[in-house]
Amino acid sequence: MSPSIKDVAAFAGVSVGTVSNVLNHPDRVSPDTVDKVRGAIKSLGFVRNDVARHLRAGESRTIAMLVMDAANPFFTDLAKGAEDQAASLGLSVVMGNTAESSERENNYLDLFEEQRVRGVLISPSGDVEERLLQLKKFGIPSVLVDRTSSSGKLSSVSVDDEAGGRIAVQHLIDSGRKRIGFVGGALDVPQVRDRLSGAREALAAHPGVSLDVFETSATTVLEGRRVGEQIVSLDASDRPDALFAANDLVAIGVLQAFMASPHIRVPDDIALIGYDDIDFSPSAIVPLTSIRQPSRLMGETALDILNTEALDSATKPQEVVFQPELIVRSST
Amino acid sequence: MSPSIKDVAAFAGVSVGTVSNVLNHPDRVSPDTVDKVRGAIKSLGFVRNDVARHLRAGESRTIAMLVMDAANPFFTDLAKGAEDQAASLGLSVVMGNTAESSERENNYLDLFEEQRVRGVLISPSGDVEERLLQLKKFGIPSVLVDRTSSSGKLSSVSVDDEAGGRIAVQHLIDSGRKRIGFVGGALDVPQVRDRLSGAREALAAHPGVSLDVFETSATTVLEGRRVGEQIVSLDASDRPDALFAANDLVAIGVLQAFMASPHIRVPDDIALIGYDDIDFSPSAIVPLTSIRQPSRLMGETALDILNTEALDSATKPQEVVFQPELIVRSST
DNA sequence: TGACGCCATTGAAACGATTCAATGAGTAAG
DNA sequence: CTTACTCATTGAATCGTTTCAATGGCGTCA
Repeated sequence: MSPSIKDVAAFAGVSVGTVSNVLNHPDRVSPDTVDKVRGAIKSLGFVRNDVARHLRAGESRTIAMLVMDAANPFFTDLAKGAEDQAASLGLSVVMGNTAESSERENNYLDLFEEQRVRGVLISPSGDVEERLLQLKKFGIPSVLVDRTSSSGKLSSVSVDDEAGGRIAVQHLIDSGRKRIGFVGGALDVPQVRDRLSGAREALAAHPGVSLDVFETSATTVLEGRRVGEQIVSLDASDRPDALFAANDLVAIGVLQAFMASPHIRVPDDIALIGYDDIDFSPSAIVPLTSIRQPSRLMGETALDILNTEALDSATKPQEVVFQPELIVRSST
Repeated sequence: MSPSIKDVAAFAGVSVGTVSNVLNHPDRVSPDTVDKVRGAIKSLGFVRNDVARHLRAGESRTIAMLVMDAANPFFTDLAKGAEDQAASLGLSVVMGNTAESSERENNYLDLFEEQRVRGVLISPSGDVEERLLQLKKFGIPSVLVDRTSSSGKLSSVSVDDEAGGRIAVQHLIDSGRKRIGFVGGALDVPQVRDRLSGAREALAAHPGVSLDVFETSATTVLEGRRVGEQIVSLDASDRPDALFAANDLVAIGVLQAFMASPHIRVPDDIALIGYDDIDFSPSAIVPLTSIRQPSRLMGETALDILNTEALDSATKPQEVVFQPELIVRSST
């Protein structure tokens, strides 16, 4: 359909090898031949077929990125960091959304393996280390994002989620709260689990403070609202006086439920702290206290590490851990 | 590095043609050969090389999607609709973010043409119709999203932005506002332009009402906040009494600026209406009146049309226009 | 027993690029 | 005039699949 290098060669009256040289090593070709070939390329509207090039070269310029929730601004920020860095290296990024389903995650990994991508950036939903190690054996490196490698054999860029959970709950305790609720899930998602266990650590030193867990099926606005409504319907004496949400989306959902009820004021009746500090949090109906993660920087760093491993598969796994930061606003 | 169909053939003691047949037409191969080959595939960990397959087949299973702003939830919703539909057709979607730059847009189109993608879903930043028509000539169809084709030669899925602008401003006029401000930009972005011209239409029948334009360089929270601060710094008598923001991100930015100032109450002093009705709008500090677009449905529809054209390049361009819907909340 | 058809299997060609050893023209030196 | 050498250009091999005409083995039927 579209012209090939052969058509260009015929049109310019040279061999295919020469056309390829004009494309890749113009210095090896005489100036007037270069002109002739460039003219032919223009008149035919020839565009290099990257599929054939990639097949022959055996190396791809596409990075795959797999995230748990593409609607979560934290991940779009991460992706933006990775994309910018990729663009500056002449690479491109394709995104897949696993929606926290390990089935979709596996399907995407199958696809990326078939496509022989240069590498995979992944914020895993399920337990995929085994699979990723096997990919590495076949020449496709990967970097875990927002999570560490349990085997230590894979590179990772993450934030200390336990510290984040600890800081969040410590902040609630410091402001005098006694009955704390944790909202988030599913509880087997490592990020959620770590934030919760950090929360429990903070509790350890304060015997008078309790922690209830309100599990959600996913970390979304909708699930947050559902749990918020559930808390609204509790007897006032049974309600927590502070909530730590696994991320800002959940916190915003909770907030929506509370706003619809006249009985609960934030932070007076219930304080609320989120996680991620997304762009919308400062302008929420009650500006949201949150735990900030350096999302763009994480994306850039992850892409750099991945590219290093793609260039030299013998490099040792790196583990970069960023520290989270407490951002206090009106909700606490 | 990873085993090829040849290795599998050697391991199983059959020819490459047979292995390929096991992969693609198992019915043509005797049951015990199938077993033998499947066994070899398992033991070697063979994974089909999609690059070679694509080169030979000449057709790709990857759809490219190009959006103006990947951080805008309207576009992530659109993308989600398209991805879901793609997944059900066995296709995959790769995303590119043009950040409203026609240079990045062109770079991405170059890349996608080199990659011979199956088709392009695009919410254009610059003037790309010519380019897209040329792509079509070479066998890569495209569907415009959130914008109509000026030549009528390309399919599109859009919302009537002029109607949206008209409805928004009509609503402001109906609630008694006289000095309306439009916040958005750049003004040469078609969506922005159409919303503005719809706004002007609504004005036509109401001679007592004025419209000022506050141009932004992009439709982002940050730019909205910048203009919001500019309005805060105006003399009270020079301020508009209502604002129509080109989208919800801009509206939220404006809101952030107003919240930081004690003099301006929304909607008492200034009413505010946005566009897109993103997930965060109901829980903004002042729940935001907005114009809703059926984003997921648009994504699904666009992907369907694109796939139809990919299967038969002779199909006539379709133009689907959805109607926007006014969602009234406290900000007006 | 020989001819025929059926089916599973084979092996080579093709997709579109890159690479590299071989070719050939032109120049400089002896 | 011959030899040696440079430099541009050529054309075939290659990457990993799919496809398709050709092959070969086997059973059926006359």
